[in-house]
Amino acid sequence: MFRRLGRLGHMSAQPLDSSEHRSGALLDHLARRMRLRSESVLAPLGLRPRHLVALTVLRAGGGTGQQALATILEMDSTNIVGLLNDLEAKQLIERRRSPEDRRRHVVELTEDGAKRLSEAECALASAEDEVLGALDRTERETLYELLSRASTGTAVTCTEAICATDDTC
Amino acid sequence: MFRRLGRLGHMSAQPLDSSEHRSGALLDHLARRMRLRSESVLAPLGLRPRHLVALTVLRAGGGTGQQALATILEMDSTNIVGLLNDLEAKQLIERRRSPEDRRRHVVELTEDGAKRLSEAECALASAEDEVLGALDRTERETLYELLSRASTGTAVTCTEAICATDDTC
DNA sequence: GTAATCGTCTGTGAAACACCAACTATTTAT
DNA sequence: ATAAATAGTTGGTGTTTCACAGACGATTAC
Repeated sequence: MFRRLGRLGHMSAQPLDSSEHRSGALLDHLARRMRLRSESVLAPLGLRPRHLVALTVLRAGGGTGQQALATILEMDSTNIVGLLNDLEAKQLIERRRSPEDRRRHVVELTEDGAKRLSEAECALASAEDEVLGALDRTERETLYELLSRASTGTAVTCTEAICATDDTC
Repeated sequence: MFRRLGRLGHMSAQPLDSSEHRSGALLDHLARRMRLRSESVLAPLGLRPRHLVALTVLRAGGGTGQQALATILEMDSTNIVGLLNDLEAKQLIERRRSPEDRRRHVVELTEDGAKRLSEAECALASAEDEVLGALDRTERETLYELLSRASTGTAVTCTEAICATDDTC
């Protein structure tokens, strides 16, 4: 699964030169700022930030079992159940039994789910404007593209594919 | 590399057209993945992810009062106290009373604090490699630059300034 | 002097988890 | 066919991170 780690053989103490920029803390900081604003915006839609994460992941790479989803979201599978229960109760996702392995529940976005996700994303425009105010349009698109690629491992290239779907803004 | 997005002609009433890409959920997702890995790496250093966020913010824009810090981190000021207590107990920050307004505690990174932060960032290299594995070196630098600018509002442009400081890796 | 502000401390409660144990349905191995 | 492993579900426990409220001392502003 993770087959890169081949490079930079560390022959000295410093694998990297002086410019060691870690994005972790910044990621944390911005995610928090965004989440705080998202909560109030998402509440009327009956969603919480973590639901949105799940929906987003499902849109990007749907049709996975719950185990796989737990791996992607890095959450305990028992807690995934509750999360999906919420979403299924609202009919935003569907659990179908896999024909190949009937133990497995294949989780997928419903039409309603995709629509609600789009609505949520539109509603979050102002929140994003506040948090990413220092970045212009092109920079935000770049940011999205980088986050998107990082988030889905190495796959996707969904940039174009999605555009066709959520023009229902 | 990222300046394809030129095709989107119709400028309608909306400030934004159909390609509505929200980074919030991705930010959340990646921040979580990073935080999970950071915890184990940071533990031996006596730090937690949220300490690192505070230290990072303080390094970027030190010399602020706690109220201001609460605003930046968007946390309740009563909880800031505990956070700073932790860091002060480890002598990573200092609280000096402001000469102008002696009610105010000006918070600043100590030398130890800056060093510890650098150490932590170095230690987080492998965590970042895992989470941002899909991005190459240049892309990660771009990401850092974007996050950094967004995080500090509109100021800073610290990219070069910091390099000179934390080469003590 | 009185009022407002900054920081501190204490405590309460909610939410998001991780983790454990038990159970069902189903598949795979022997 | 029987046993073992796997996917999901349910219920429960405990921890951590918060937001929020109340009260206090120190300091400043009016």
